Amino acid sequence: MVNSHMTFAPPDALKPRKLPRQGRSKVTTDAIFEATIQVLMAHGARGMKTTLIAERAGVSVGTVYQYFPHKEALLYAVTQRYLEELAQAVERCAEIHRGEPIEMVSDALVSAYVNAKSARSDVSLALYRASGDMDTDSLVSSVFARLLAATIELFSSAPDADFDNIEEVAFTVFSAVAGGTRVVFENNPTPQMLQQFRLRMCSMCRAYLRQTIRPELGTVGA
Amino acid sequence: MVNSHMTFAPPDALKPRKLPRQGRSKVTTDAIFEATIQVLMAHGARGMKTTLIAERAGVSVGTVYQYFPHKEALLYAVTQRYLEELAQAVERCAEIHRGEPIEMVSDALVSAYVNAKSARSDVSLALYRASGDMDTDSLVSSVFARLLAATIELFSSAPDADFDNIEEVAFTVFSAVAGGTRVVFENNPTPQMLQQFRLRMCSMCRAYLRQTIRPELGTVGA
DNA sequence: ACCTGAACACCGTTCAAGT
DNA sequence: ACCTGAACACCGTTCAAGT
Repeated sequence: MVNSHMTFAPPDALKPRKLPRQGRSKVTTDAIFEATIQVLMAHGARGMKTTLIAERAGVSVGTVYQYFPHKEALLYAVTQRYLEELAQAVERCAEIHRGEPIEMVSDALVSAYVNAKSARSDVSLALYRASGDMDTDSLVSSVFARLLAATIELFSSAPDADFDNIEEVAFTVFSAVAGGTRVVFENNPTPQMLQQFRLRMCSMCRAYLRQTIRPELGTVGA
Repeated sequence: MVNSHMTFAPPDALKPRKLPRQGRSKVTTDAIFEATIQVLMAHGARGMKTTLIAERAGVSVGTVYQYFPHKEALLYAVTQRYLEELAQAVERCAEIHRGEPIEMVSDALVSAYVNAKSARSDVSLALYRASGDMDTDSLVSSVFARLLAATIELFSSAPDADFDNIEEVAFTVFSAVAGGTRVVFENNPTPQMLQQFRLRMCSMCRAYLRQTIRPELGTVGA
């Protein structure tokens, strides 16, 4: 295994056609990739024509189809890279805060998620908008599962928390965070709104967790 | 004004072409409408071809275009009716529970929302999936605004709660509920999962609200 | 090995003709 | 007044030909 993270396997139909290792073709795929994001953000999922992408990338349509089997695969690739970054940001956060008290851990998780989305908020919005358009389902669910697992692991590492049903609790918290963030993005938020939302969400998750933990039987020394 | 609720004004481009009052054409629009839902659920947004809809409705493509200017308008109409029902369910709940203590009001709101979605969960899922595909943005935001307003009104009617910033609190709660519900639907939930989620969400919102209210200065009698 | 772009196919939309 | 469906237009995709 080369990577520390198993990358989710794309359905065959959505895989890029060539993974170019040599010379100019690497430049070409990068250009196509970048052009896809640009066109997506400028024209939306519906206005994302292959000819526009080719034009913006400075190649012909035919070239696009040498590297990607169809339009969906372009969106898929962009989404994949984007979600991978998101997942890694959250997982990094989980590693760092492992073993801290539950309320700190909760804040860290919420902040990591909201901040990762906010950092590339234009792309976030464009992808949220496009998400119905394609078979991103598998991608989204696998990242969801991965981040849910990280959340469970993180919560159970907290020394001051013990849950009756940690899977469900983590699911509820993470759904509220991920879904709430999506809703916020759909309302064209200013950076301030995002920050306010992040703080409120921290507070909400903390309140829920505080109330939900089965209090430990005193400290270790007792 | 005929209706008690102002129906959100659709952008001209998305309005149906005829609002048929006479005879068979009413039957026809209903058939087209129903066919749209069926095809949407069976084939997804991407597989929703106008010919399929016409076939399923038992008319020709031309007829479809006499009543709807284009495909998007079909989805728009279906979404509109669906969201109108959702909005009314939540607003009805708000009326009923007006003036109750904040925690009851919170539970009622969460339950009304999740239950309304669950009641037509197949349609909910199909529309969530389709939502990127079209200009539903205006529709969704106007319903969001409407339900946010209902939430604010409801929360401020609670006798035992007084918020520093009720708009923000209501926004946070409602985002978590609406967004979390969406996430749950994207994970192909069983009815049990939906119920569990509803309960957890109730508990989460309650915990947040309880912590967030500025406690009143004792009871009235004191 | 990589690129081109005219040609093809599919499907949304129209409109002249029917009842 | 309402419906039909062949024709048109637009765009995703291919493939024979170029370097």
